[in-house]
Amino acid sequence: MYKIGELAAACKVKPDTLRFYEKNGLLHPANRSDKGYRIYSDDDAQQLRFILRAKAMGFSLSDIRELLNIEASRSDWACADVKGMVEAKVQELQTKIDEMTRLRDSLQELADACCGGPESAIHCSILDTLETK
Amino acid sequence: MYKIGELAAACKVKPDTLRFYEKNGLLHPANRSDKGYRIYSDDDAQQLRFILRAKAMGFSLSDIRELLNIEASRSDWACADVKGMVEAKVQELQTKIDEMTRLRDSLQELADACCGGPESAIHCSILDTLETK
DNA sequence: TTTGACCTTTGACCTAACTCCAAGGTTTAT
DNA sequence: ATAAACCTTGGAGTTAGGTCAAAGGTCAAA
Repeated sequence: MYKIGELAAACKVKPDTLRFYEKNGLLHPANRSDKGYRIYSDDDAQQLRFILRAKAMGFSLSDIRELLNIEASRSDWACADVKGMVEAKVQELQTKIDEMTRLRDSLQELADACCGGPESAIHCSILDTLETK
Repeated sequence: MYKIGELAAACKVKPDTLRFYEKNGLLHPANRSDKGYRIYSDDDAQQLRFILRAKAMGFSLSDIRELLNIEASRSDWACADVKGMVEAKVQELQTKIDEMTRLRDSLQELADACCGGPESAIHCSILDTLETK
């Protein structure tokens, strides 16, 4: 059984983060002390680690809420449901990667066309391009 | 000379966006009508297009403020200054791309290891991994 | 002349995921 | 016994880039 500061320290997050997760339906302490302190169980600790691992994998907190629902009653779901979520996230990431790659390439092209010397920027091709493409 | 709605429509943004740019020091109308209406000049229109182009290239508004400063007195800057900004942005994008690529690969690995069938998720390898990696 | 489309300002709201503060109660160590 | 370190709640603030609403003034057409 842990108080909020103990669990937070053990998982390297702040107490406020745990309160935030609670308010957002991700992690409710098993109970409260008679004076109202949050008391977390080992299961809670495990659930927090689940949350942090999923976050590190790129899931949003609302994705994680969904994963926790599934996790809470695994037998109600098919493997395909879970795999679908993961693949959707892969696709989402891929879309962002593609977009940023396009931007990167455009900028690199811009940079490559620029002399980059100590000369005044009066004839800078980068500025010219942005001004009148 | 354009009123705010005219310039906004011409550039496919909302009047509020122009007011926002003004508040943030990116685009000040050349003057005001006697009743206080914003009046934009052709130069202003060109500057707005510069802003929108730079934005489309992935520059933040504060990057753009800097670019506009340079643009306003090109002779005070060297080509190297401008090229440096662009290359820093390329590097910034590259870092994000790398990070997202790592996430994508981890998730893909997770998905690949999952049967993805209609079976119950009781033994789902994805959930198992998130639970106890 | 009156209706509707435009303009003004101020200030609130949005997403995401926290983070911090204030004012107060509790626990622990010395 | 008392001070430090913890806990509680509610609510505000953060970043980025807008977006919207309210209350009012202006302008053009029918």
